[in-house]
Amino acid sequence: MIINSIGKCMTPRILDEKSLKAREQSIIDAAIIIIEQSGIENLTMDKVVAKVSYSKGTVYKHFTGKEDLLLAISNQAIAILADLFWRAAKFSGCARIRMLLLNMSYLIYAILHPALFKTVICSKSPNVYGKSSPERIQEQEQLEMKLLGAIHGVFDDAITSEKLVLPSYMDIQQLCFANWSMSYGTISLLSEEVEQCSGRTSLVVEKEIFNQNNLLFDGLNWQPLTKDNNHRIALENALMQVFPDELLILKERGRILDF
Amino acid sequence: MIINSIGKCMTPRILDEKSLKAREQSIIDAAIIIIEQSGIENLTMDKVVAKVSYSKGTVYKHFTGKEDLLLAISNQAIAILADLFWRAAKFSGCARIRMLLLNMSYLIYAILHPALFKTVICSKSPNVYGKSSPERIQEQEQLEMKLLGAIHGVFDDAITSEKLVLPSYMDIQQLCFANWSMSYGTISLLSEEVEQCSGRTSLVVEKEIFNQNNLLFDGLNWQPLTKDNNHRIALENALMQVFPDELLILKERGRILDF
DNA sequence: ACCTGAACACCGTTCAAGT
DNA sequence: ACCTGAACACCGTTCAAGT
Repeated sequence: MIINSIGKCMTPRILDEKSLKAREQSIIDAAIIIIEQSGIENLTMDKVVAKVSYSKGTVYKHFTGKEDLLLAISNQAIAILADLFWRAAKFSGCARIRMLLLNMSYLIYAILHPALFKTVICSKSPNVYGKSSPERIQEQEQLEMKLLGAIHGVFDDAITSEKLVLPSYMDIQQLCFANWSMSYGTISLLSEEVEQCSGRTSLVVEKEIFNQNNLLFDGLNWQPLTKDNNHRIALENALMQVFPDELLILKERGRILDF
Repeated sequence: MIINSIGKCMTPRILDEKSLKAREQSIIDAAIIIIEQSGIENLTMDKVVAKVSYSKGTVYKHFTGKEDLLLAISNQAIAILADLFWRAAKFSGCARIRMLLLNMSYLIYAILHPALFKTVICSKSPNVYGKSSPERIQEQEQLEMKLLGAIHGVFDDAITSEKLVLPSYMDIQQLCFANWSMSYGTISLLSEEVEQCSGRTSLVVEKEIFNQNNLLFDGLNWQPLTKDNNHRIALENALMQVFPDELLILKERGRILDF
């Protein structure tokens, strides 16, 4: 601590890493609030600066630009999703139900954090990706590995427990990808319907995810098959055990998962 | 035609619809070239105006703004895709191969028109959608109906010919959507790998589409099943019959579909 | 009736001046 | 060593003046 001639306590000349992290987080938080309130298209650096107690120059010390800030938000979102995925993967049920649970947790995340979900989608565009710092991009890749790791683990268990036999023409990576792209496609295309119960179409996101999962897994001959097990009840139980708090928040918002 | 006092041929005071359409198209074409050359993130209205023989004011008579222009490009892209879809749907093979062909045509489109493909994805963001004219948005919805119509038709045929029995818990709309979201998810997530043969991962887009289609359709018990038919050869034949020109262009670019 | 481009507003980014 | 905000550049959009 440095005390100057008139006894005023000055801020330390070299900022410790912890307070730097805290400051960075406060900027990210401010940006998220702006996105929640007025959409990602209306996020401006001026608005962010107005919301935090630091100047423009300081904000630009943390982020190389607006896109870098978006990617930082995106990374935070992926970290939240990775937590949900791993909680689902560690559930004590059979592998097939765990995968169903994991995919449903993707929807839970999209409903609970619509602004974060949209930011991640948006950050996939070359626009954002191309203007971000290499560090932030590397961080994103690591976080995505963590996501895929959870999916990979469940497939491993399914194969080890002999409930699933790998098709001769596919490896585990391809299975992980098939599973991921199906959920991604469904939630992306129905993202406008995600938050409300009834949208402009008759499609209900959770129903489509549930059905498509069952179709794909039946196609893989992943035991137990839909005809041999009440996956609906098994999933309901798993959801209540693993994500009770999340379901409660959904309920308070009047959004009950109906698959 | 109006001739003024010094005999100079003046442009007619009231422009006919045809030349208006042509002018609009020339603006769209200029924008597409800019996107192809420097990416959608570097498209500016100034660059568009510089490329066409009209002024800013005239460009803004055709499009309410930059986003409206993007949606116009997006609509043109969907029209091209709809043409491919319908050609696939009308092929004279069994329904399951036709659907496989249709989904593969989505990939062909993404490879042939990467700029258009990215523009469509980009236009799905609220940013673009929110700032476009209602007419253009309505046009998009109609074009998407046309896309879904092709998919719907193939499912109808499959059911009529009794090769596919609708699962009790799903209707045709849900099947169409399942099929669509799977292709969409795969191509979107692998969009960086779409143009090149080998990307950073070991995933090959066409292989994943081929496998995922077979898994989903086997899950539906859609005849003939993968084990009873050489879908690979059937698809190869269908591709050569329906999309010979497109395959040739791909080949010239060194991009051979390998599923 | 139609077209033009100067002018304006807004926003991302930088950097000289300050503590 | 760190912070600040005025200043700059760029870009989307408008509209008064022109033909």
